[in-house]
Amino acid sequence: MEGGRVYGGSNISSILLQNQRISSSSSVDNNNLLISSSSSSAAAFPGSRSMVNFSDANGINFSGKSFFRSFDYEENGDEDFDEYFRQPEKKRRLTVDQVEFLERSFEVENKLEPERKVQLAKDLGLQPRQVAIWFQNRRARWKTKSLEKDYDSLKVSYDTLKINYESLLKETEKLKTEVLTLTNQHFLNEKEMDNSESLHLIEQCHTRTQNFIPIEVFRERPLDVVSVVCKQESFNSSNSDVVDTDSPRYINGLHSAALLMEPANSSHVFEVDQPDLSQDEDENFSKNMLPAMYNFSNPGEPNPPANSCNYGFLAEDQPVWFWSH
DNA sequence: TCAGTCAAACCGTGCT
DNA sequence: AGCACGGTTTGACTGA
Repeated sequence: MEGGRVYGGSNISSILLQNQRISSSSSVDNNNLLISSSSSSAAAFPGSRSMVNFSDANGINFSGKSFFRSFDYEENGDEDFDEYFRQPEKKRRLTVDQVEFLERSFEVENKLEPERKVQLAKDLGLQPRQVAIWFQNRRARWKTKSLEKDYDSLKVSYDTLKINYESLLKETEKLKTEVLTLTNQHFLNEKEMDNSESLHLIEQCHTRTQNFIPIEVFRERPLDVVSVVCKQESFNSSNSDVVDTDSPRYINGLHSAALLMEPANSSHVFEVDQPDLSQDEDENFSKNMLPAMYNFSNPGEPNPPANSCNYGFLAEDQPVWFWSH
């Protein structure tokens, strides 16, 4: 029905019928028109300002209360009373008692069989269609509330899972850091054990450096030298295990000494800007591996012996030597 | 029967 | 107290 809808239709006849009942309700006998005398509902709505209440009247004047919520019989005379029922039908709410009764019935069974509908309508003094519509609306609104409940429940579950996930993420990071620290410690221990061997190798290197040319360009970025050294290692060996401490060229945690002694005509020495190794990879490598091996200023880490790391020619004051032609 | 919608009834709030 | 206003509830209807 469009705007300005008048609530009539099939219902208007019921209202008119009820009006007639009101008109003739000066007799107690008419109670049975609205509520079955055998029904418990008559007692269920004592004092209610409803259609049901109408039948609960003491038989004289509907207990002095209006039949409909918006109509006050005491404030309106008989003329207004008649005029009220001549007005186009307005929507009227069910009384609290009627709704309670319907709610209880709905809790028992939210579907409405025809017999039950008729019985309820009889008990409540409503049209069967009104009862059907009430159940229909009730089911729809129950579904809405149920969906809202489900949503809230799922949201709580989601939030809990999210918190757990973030907690696990932090734990993972913490464990990774721990692994890195332990690896560093492992390298330092290995380094101390190899000190004697590396001293011997360095002495050998010095005896071969008579034809070397000092190149100081790497003084600015000693880490790059380390990077070159390590890349050289992976290039020269199919075994790219950088931390292979069993390798004969592994010296003090460095693979460097022998590589740095490589002849200057080697095309591998100046591959700092090699395109096959991105800056990111370089950085990651430096972060993940090199600092662990060479960053001895790391707080909490013991400083290496003075005669250990310098053997790799990485100290700033030490030139890097290459083979010359 | 259900989803969507309308509109009356109701309720809370702020203003005069 | 009375009024206006906005938001919510709820009875009723329509079309699928």
